[in-house]
Amino acid sequence: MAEERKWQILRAIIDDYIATAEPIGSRTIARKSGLGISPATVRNEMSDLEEMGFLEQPHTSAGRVPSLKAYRYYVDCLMSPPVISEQDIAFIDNWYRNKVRSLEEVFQETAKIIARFTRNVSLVVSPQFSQCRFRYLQFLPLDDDRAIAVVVTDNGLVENRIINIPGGVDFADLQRIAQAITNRIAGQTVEAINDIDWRGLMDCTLPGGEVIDRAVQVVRQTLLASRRQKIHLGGTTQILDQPEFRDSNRARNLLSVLEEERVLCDILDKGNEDQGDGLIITIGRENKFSGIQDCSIVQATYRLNGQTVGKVAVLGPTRMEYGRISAILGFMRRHIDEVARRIGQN
Amino acid sequence: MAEERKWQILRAIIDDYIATAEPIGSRTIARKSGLGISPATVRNEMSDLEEMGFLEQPHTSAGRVPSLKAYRYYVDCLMSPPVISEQDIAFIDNWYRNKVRSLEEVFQETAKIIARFTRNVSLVVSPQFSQCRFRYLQFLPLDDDRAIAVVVTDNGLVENRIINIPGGVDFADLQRIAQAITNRIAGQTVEAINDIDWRGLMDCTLPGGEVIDRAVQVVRQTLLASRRQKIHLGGTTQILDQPEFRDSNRARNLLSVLEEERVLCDILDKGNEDQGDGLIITIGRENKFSGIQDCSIVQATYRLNGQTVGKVAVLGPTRMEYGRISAILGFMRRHIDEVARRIGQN
DNA sequence: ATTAGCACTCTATTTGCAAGAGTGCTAATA
DNA sequence: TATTAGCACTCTTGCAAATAGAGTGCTAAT
Repeated sequence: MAEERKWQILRAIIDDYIATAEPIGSRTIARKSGLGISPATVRNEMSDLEEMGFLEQPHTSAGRVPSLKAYRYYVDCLMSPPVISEQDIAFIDNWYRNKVRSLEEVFQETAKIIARFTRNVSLVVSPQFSQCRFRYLQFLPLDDDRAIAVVVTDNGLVENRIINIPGGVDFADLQRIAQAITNRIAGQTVEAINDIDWRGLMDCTLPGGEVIDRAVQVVRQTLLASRRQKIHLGGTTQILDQPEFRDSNRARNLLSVLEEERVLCDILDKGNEDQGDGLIITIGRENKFSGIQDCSIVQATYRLNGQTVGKVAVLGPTRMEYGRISAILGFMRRHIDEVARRIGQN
Repeated sequence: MAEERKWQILRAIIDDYIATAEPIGSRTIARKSGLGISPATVRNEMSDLEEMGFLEQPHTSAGRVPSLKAYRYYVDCLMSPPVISEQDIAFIDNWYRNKVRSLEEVFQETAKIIARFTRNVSLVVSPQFSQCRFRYLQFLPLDDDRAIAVVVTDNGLVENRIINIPGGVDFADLQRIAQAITNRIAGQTVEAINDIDWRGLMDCTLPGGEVIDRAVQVVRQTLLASRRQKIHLGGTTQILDQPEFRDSNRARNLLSVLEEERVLCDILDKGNEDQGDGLIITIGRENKFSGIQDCSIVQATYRLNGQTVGKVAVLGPTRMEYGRISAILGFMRRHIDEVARRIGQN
């Protein structure tokens, strides 16, 4: 029982700190915990908790603040189980219903919703097609000296680029070039395509050498683009309202991290080694990336078409509402596939 | 002559204030102006300038600070003519040479360069094709129940979208639908297309009604997207280094303005009524949009293919290096077309 | 085991004071 | 007449001491 009470007090402290961002004193907890306990008793328990490494004192006469270890214990054992209210669900559903027109927009809007509900920075990583293969190349007419090269991959990604047609090549030639390229490399990945020798592609000699070069380049870029994941951010401005970012240095630090897409990818990948399912919570210095070591990250993976996966995540000060945020991300990860399907397009 | 000296002093004050962000006293000017004049004389002149509305005193015993009117006079008559050094030109040229692969990237990189050179926020508005017309629609095969709709506009914009093929429609039907739609509306703008009655499009009845709906929707969206201008931002983080944004409220204010693309468009459009050519400088409260009334904007228009136009702009505190910034934007506006051409694509 | 009481510690705020920077004015100067 | 030196005055900034407040730790009583 004595043990049990300690955790109740710890929870009360963390809950309060999450809400107020101020160090908590024994009086406050004695009042708010609802345990019918005097401040002196709370002080004793707090002293124990500090010795156990769960609490820290900014200075002797301030209240106490949860340590990393406390947050960890909190999310693992203490916090009330993540639930999301019917009301929130209804709001989210309604939000999507009118707004979404393309897959890109699903991600963008999801980022906005998460940011809005969590009051932190949200990150939505669009899925990464780890192996994508070339399906076909086709040219469409544009004008006398330009054509549109359209590349289609087997995961349904389509990209186009305008290319110049050199003199002496007519549209029929282009069609044959497209056919020849397609025949040669359909089903190949980027790596394979990089190694191919294009000489002797056509059975007859054409003056269209540079068209081939350019077309192959478009093909390659499409495949590369397809496997690159893109990160959609939300709430980057509102995060500055959080008291921990009053200090403009910290604010700038965070913002410059958010500006670097590659860094963000690394940060999120790091937490991924764990399970591929469920939520991963990384707290404070558990994260190895400088610049956000006083921040926590909650991330979850989602599926699209039951197969390819991306991530939704929230980044904010360690003092974040882990429960609420987990609930929202948990809902989103289950929901996002359905929303994507609803726009009749993958 | 007396007049002439006043302006020299005013210029010295503004130059110094732009460099230091601190109110300037008479001693400083007496030393730096190079006029061989005592502080007392400068004080008299400054007193005059204040009465004329060019200077302001934060408080009695501080130095003085340029007013909006002073900045206006400075950019109109006082500042040294904008020049950009050979060195800078070389740097910029070299920057582009390797980086740029697509038109989108030209804008993105341009924003980065401008931000880097001016140490302020840069804005690059991609061109707005005010009237764009539908050229043709084509379907490409994807799999049994999906196809790719490709729309081409007469300004060379290409967009694609995946659509579902309802049962009972085969690919040949799709081709005929595309042909019919193209015949019906080639050369039309969005407005015209919105008014068209699509019933009776096909001479025979097809079960592909929803395909037509969806295809028309894609056409419409393409035309709309083509005329929508997109804004590329640069330097949004580094601007926080400027002393005027130490105050985190101001910083947040600015950042939330920058987050709203539509607001930015409005802000830039406002200054556009003037000439279509050359540089437009909007100083402080000359700008009517709240949230950036202590900022100035320098903007210039550029041409692409000698016809469609977009904008490059710099946004920062009123205390900005108008001369340098004008020079850089002036160079960019002349340069951007050439860079775009260099990637062999419009 | 709990709690009331009290001395102690540390921060944050206020107050007063001196230094510094800059001005405005007046009288002397070229 | 324009310029300048000199000086009193004002206002900010920085610093130190004093004060109030919040919270703790310990002891003794319950």
